[in-house]
Amino acid sequence: MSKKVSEAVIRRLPKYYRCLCELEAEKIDRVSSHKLSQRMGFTASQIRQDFNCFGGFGQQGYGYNVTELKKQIRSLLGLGTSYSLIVIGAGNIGQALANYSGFEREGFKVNALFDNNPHLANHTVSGIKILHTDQLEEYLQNNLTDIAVISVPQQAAQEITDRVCQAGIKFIWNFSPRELKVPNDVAIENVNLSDSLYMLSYKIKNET
Amino acid sequence: MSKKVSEAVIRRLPKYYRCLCELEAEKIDRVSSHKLSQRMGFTASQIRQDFNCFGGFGQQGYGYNVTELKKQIRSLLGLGTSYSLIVIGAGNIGQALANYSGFEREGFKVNALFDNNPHLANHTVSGIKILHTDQLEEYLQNNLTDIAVISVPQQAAQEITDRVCQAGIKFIWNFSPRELKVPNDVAIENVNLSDSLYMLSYKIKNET
DNA sequence: TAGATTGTTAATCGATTAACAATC
DNA sequence: TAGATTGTTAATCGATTAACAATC
Repeated sequence: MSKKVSEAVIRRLPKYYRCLCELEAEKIDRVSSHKLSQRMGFTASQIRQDFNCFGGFGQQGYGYNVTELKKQIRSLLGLGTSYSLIVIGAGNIGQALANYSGFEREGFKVNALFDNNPHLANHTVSGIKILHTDQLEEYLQNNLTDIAVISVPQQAAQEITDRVCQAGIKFIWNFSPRELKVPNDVAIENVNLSDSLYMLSYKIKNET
Repeated sequence: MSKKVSEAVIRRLPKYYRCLCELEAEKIDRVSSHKLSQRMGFTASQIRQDFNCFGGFGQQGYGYNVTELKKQIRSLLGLGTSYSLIVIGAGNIGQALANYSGFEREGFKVNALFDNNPHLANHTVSGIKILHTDQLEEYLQNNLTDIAVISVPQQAAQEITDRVCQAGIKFIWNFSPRELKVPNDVAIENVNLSDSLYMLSYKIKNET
């Protein structure tokens, strides 16, 4: 944790984690950087460099213990704790996120949905109640919340972001295609479906 | 198009495109790399380098014409054509994608949904009919399809991928957290929500 | 011990930034 | 023309890969 680890390395951590989960499921209990390399398509050298950003998890002549390494990476990623989320915008994506039980299994719990459509207010989606967006500040005052998910239409995205930041939210998972402006101490993770689709269309144009 | 353009550059194209759309909406008709730099947070130097991968779009002493540049990037991205999609897996994410009209506006049209839940078969989601997954091959034989969207549960993802590749699909938009194996001539664009969420949890752990 | 494989340093490669001549 | 800003070459920075001594 001392010297800053590059974004590129961190982006690979979830992939390592996933691969180690698979290895564990296959009852493989040790693995070398070379075997991981074959499986994941990174070079063995890169894999060893990556792990050594965080300290030596392996043993010379042996490799890595799958369960141990998985546990380490899991902890690096901050999994194993539980996080409380709210989802703002109960449209298709918002509801999909609220419905998705896979996240809850890893400790990410959606505690409330917000929407400014009065017809949705007081309905529930898989047991999570939908509140009117007007109640956002009041809710956040009374309920400790780690992550705000922004799944409102893009015109509303910045305003909602300002409001949650104002209310003290420090982490945002943004599904709107806008680049959001936030105070320095707020971290954003963007999921930009348009960008992703445009990349695909670039490939279609340039690989055919 | 001659010398290979790096992935990093291509990933920025959609951002340029979006920014130029905004500038156009604000009725700004010219822009310098320096002004773009302030707006987007890339260096002016990088912006000029990026554009020059594709040829000179600017004019010395003047800058770039917003409408012209937007048109160029739009065309680089392969937008303005229309693409036909199918979505396999009519769960939350699948339905969200089928419902989302924003993509259709840019030429991406979902023509069918597939699911292996017999209760969903023959229902429609915003006018798109849901077919049983058994009919996948038959459908693809009779309907020219550019992109297959994989939004099935992860255990089914590889099998479905094999089937669509077998049926001749060359482009896949993958929403399952698995790394999919595909033939060399098939391109995949991954949207990995778990990875994205894990990144956020990494930030929570390491920035607090 | 001998073989295997790490941790780590050094070399390479590629991407970003800086600088500036060309030119509108 | 003078000022502005590009296109492009050169310098820098960072990330990936290669190499190998340390050691299990």
